[in-house]
Amino acid sequence: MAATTPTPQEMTNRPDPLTLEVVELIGQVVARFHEDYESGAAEHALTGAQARLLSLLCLEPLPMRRLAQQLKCEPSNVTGIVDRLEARGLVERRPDPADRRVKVAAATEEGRRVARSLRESLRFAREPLAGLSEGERVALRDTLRRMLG
Amino acid sequence: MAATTPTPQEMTNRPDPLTLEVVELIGQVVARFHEDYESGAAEHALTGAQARLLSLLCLEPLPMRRLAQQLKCEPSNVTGIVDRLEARGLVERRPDPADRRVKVAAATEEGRRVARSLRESLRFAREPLAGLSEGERVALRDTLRRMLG
DNA sequence: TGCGGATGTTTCAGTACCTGAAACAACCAT
DNA sequence: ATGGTTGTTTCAGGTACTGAAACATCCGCA
Repeated sequence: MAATTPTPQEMTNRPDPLTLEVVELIGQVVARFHEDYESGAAEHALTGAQARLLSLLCLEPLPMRRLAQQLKCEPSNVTGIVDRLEARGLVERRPDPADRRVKVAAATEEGRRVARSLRESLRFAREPLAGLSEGERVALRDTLRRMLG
Repeated sequence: MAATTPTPQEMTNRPDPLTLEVVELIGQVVARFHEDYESGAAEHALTGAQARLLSLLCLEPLPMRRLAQQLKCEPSNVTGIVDRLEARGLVERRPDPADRRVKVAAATEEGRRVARSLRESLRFAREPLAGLSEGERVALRDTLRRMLG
């Protein structure tokens, strides 16, 4: 209730124009990033969900359960996405020798090739960032790190 | 300048670790923003698409066609989303007096109430941004403006 | 005035995504 | 060995999305 130090409740009620504008701008960045990502995926005849899953598997093979955790969705959902990628030969299911319940999904050679091409076609890495100086990119990196930390 | 300023072609072929890290961080921000937005919408029993459309209509009523353009999807898709919002009394269709082909979608009083509550529940405006000083927020704002400009 | 092309909306078929519940197999502690 | 737990899949149900086709309306032009 103090007049000078804003409590979390006051933060909630007081919009603060600067913060609002930053949120608005972040919203635009998010929209643009997504647009780019989806259209990049579409060029490879992949949906966004398929592209995300395939990218994950390119780092390392993962059991279905872990995939669901990383993608923040239900395991039953992952089944379908892997099904479709497997039907196209981009991903394969392997039995886990240590636990026969587990199926480990892994990117095939072809899957890794597609994922690499997809990664390189991400325009967002070039166009909007290209206009920033090295110093600005460093500052942006540090700010984003703190926001996420 | 030729030796120090990379051309667009060079940017394309040379990954540049700093840029890569910034892209990676932006990806994380995007993921977190989306997560927040979706869960905020879910608290009001809305899907992300419904929340976006409702927020748009809170600024001003729009014909179905314009909605599709703003949401970057097909008009036939908008029909369904508005149908579901209309069934819940958050949106209504009005005839356009100037053109009888057009149906203008508008948020109802209840729809505006829900949208306001949704906007205020966006945690992303508070948590990650709260850790930044005013100066950092200004710098971030300017950088984002240039990226999007 | 009437005709024909363009435009706005909806309907429909088809696909993908996503959830929650239920089935099933395999694990593991007692 | 039994029973509870865990990993995956199947299924039903709902939303999102596209592209084509239907339909009404608008508008330019003869």
